[in-house]
Amino acid sequence: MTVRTRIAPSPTGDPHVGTAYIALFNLAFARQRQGKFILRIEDTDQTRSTSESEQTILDSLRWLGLDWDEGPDVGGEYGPYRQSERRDIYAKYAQQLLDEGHAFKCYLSSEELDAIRADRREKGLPAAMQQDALALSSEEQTRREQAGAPFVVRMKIPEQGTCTFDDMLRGTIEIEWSMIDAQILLKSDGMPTYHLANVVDDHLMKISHVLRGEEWINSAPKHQLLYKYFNWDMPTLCHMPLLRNPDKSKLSKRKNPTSILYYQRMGFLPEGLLNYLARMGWSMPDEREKFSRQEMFDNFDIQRVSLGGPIFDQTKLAWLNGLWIRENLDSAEFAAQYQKWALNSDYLSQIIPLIQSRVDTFSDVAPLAGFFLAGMLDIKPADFTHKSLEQETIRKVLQFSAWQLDTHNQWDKDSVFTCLKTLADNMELKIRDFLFPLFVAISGSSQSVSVVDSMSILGPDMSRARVRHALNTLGAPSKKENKRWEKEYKALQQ
RNA sequence: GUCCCAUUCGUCUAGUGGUCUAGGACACCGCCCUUUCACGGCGGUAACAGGGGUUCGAACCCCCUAUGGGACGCCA
Repeated sequence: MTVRTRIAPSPTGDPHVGTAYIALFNLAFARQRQGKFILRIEDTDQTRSTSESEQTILDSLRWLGLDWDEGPDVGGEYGPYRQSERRDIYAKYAQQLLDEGHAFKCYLSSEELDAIRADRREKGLPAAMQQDALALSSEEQTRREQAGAPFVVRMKIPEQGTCTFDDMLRGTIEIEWSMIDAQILLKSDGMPTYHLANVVDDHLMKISHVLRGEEWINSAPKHQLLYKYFNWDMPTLCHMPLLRNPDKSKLSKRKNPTSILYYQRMGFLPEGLLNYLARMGWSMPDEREKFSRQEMFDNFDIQRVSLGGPIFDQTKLAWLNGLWIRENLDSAEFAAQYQKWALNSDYLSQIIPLIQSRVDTFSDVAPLAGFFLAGMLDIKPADFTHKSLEQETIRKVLQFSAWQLDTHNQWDKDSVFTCLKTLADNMELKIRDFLFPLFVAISGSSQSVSVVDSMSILGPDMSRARVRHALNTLGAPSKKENKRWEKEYKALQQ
């Protein structure tokens, strides 16, 4: 048997703990059944993936101790990753569906689609648009065809009846075909969407089991239908619960640090983080909390996955990681690991240029740069006292910056600065005053090395977490305040 | 809005019809250890979402309601 994980490179390049979570369960499942685990990176949308962010994801997974038998950078039976013929492969299968009448060319523009969607919404029709809803008059269809207008290839969906499929954990799931839309298979640029690529790849790679996140349940009918159209066997499906924020929504960087890089920077042991991830929705038969990767594999049983979406709890993660630090490291190993974490030359070489001009002795270094080696800072409301800025303004700067940074995807020094400068200008604050609260939030002091440099070194999740932490220290906005601020913030964006 | 999935202490979970006056872990509280703090040890507070069935018997099976989440893109 063969299982696979597909990974979407994020626009930010941040490897998400949710990705590692799914990968872990795929790997455990494969190991327990002496099967093969294949890792694939989803790259059909060229705009979002860069090889750099892919590499970061792969490195993070390896750091966590997740390995794979065949993967994107390995090649294997299906050939090397991202070979130029990939595009042709999908085009060929799409053409086959077209020839057999299972798919059709759709010439609708996105404006036309929006109009149809709006219209259906008004009439209270299901959001899913099928071939009939998308059809042009035959003259118009021919006209655009002859004009060589851009088109996409969409799959045809049965007009009535119910789709039934099985999930290893949830049993049989039924979804009305009328709820499924005529999914785009090939985009107008000729690249496949996930749905086509997924089915074709999995078939060619002889995937027998697919463990993926719960958010895919609603797409399963499309996939099943494609397998049927191609007359291929469908892999067994298993949908894992989604990791959640403390407020129970799907785990997201706005509310919780999600990047594996953050947990590295926080100084978690890979064994600790992996162990914690394994405890999300899964338990050992003897209920022990602490176990290694291998112990998990030896005892793995997919049926022990519980379906309620688990909340990612930083406190318990820290406790579990503490167990690993205290019980599995002797002094020498602790020293070696700590040195590797804090005093490695990669990290140090980023920091030294910032501090060298500011110190007289080495003993000045730790007080000045200690915040690079810390997690959440011990700050007090009094630290934010400023000669001219009011409390309210300071809190607002922090909140607005948090919002601004949430949507900011690039994290080099210059783009972070531009991002903040724009906000400062919009708020009609001098950048010098504007930056003050951020200095305290990020470095714990208003007299410190460049805050923008610091943020770019600490990374997006750590920076965001510290800004949020500072805001909480000062008092998070009340509901009413939040509403007013949101309005104000939106107005600034215009 | 429509559909899908879920629902045991605040949180992670054990539990698959009788052994459940529901067990463990984190967090919290108390005590012990200790020149402090932590670690460690011991103890405590705390949950089957609600309502109907089925059954001799239901946390467990079925239905309804509620709540939460997810999906509804030329993203994955």
